[in-house]
Amino acid sequence: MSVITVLLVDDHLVVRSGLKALLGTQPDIEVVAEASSGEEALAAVEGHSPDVVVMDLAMGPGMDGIEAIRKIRERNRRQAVLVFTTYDSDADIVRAVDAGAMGYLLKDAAPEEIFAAVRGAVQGKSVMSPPVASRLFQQLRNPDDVLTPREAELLSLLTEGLSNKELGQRLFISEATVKTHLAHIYAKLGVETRAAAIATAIRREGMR
Amino acid sequence: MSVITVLLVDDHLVVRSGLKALLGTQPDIEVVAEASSGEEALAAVEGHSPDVVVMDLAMGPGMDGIEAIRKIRERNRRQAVLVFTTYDSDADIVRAVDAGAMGYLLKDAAPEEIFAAVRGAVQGKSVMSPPVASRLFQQLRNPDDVLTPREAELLSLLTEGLSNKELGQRLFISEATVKTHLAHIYAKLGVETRAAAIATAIRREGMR
DNA sequence: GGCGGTATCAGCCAAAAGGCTGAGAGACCA
DNA sequence: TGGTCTCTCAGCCTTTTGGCTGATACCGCC
Repeated sequence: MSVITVLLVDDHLVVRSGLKALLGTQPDIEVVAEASSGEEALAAVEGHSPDVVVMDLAMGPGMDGIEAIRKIRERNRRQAVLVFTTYDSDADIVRAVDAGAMGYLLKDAAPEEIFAAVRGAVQGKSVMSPPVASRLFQQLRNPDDVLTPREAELLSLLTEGLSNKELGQRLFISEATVKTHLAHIYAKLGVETRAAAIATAIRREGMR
Repeated sequence: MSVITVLLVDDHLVVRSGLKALLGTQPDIEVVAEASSGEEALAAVEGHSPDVVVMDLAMGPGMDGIEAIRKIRERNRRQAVLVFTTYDSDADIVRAVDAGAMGYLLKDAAPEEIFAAVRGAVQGKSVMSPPVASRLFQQLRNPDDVLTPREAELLSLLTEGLSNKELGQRLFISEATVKTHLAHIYAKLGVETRAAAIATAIRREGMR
C-alpha cells in the first residue's frame, strides 16, 4: 500500500497545524505541502502533485476556495479536492461540488471521518459530513428551489453589499443579466427584495 | 521559570489539535486540558486550575464563549482568559472584554503572537491582534459612530429585510423618519446602501 | 435659559432596484 | 434532432431608495 500525499490549504495556520497533527497519526497519509491562499495552492499542486487537496473555502482576499478548486481540476484531473470548512452553506456546497470537489467536510468532523474522506477521495469515492449530505438530500426533493452555480455565486457577492453595477463588473456580465439572475434568486429564496435576500442568505445559507 | 499551564476551549477538534501542536513547541507552555464546550470548560478549570484559558467564542449550542468567560472569572480570578476566534465583531470584542477577557486574538494570528499573548496573560498584560486593537481604538476615538437606541432598533429590523414603508409601520413612524434614521445609520457604519448596512450589521455587529 | 443630542417629519430630486416580456447562444440529454 | 436548462442581454415602466436641506419638539444638563 502506497502513501497518500496531501496538500493542506487554509488561511489559518492553526487549522493547518491541527490537520497536519491529526493526519500525521495515520501511517498511510502524509502531508507534503501547505498553502494559505488559492494562489499558493495552485503553485503547491504544480510543485508537489499531491493525491488529495484538503481545502478551506473561506480564504481572505484574493482567489477564493471555489475558484481554486476549479483551477486545480482544470489543470490536472488527478488531484481529488476535499472541502474542509466551517459552514454548511447550501450555496457553497452546490458551487464546490460543481467546481469538482470530491467531498465536503465540516470542521467539527471526527478524525475518523477525515481519514475516511481522504482515503475515499483517492479511490474516487465522495464523502460528505452528515449535515452536508442531509442538505443535499433535501434539495433533491425541491429541485426547483436549488440555486444554479452562477446564481449561488451572485448571491454570495450580494451578501457583500454590492450594487447591481458592481456585481456586473465583478462577474464580467451586464447589469441586465445581473437583474435576471437576481429575479430568479428572489423567486427561489421566496423573497421580494435584495435586503430580504441578503438576510435570508446570511442566516439560512450560513453565508458570511 | 515555571511552566505556564493552559486549557484549550474550542468546539473544533482540529483547532485544538493545532493549538496544542503550536504551543507544544514552547518549553515554558504546557497544554494540560482541552474542552469543546462552555460547560466542559468550567469543569476543566475546576479540575486543572490552569494559568491561562484559550477560548473560542463560537461554540455551537449551549453556553457560549462570553458566558463561559464570565463564569470562569466569577469563580476564580486567578485564571487569565484569552479569546481566540475567527471574527473581529465589534460587539463580541466589547462583550468579551467586559466579561473579563485578558486578550483577543484572531485565528490567523502568527504563532509568535499567540505565544506572546499567553505569556503576557499570566503577567496581567492584555494582548490584542492588531485588527482588534484598531477597532477598539477607533471606537474610543469616534464615539460619534455609536448607534443610538432607536437607530439600533431600526438596524435590527432592517436585517429582517423590511422596506422603508414596513419599517415605518412597524415602528409607528413615518417613512420620512425612517429615511432620516437610515441616513444616520449608514454614516455611522460607513456604508452607502441598505444592502451593505445589512451585511455589515449581521457580520460585524453580530446581529442575527 | 440656552445647548446638544435624539426623535420626529416634509419636499425635492437623482439613482438604484424591481417587474415584465422577449430573445439568442451553448450545453446536455433523451 | 428537438427539448430543456443555463447564462446571457435589451427595453420599458414603476417603485424604492438615497442625498439634500430644513424644520419642530422633547429631554437632560450645565
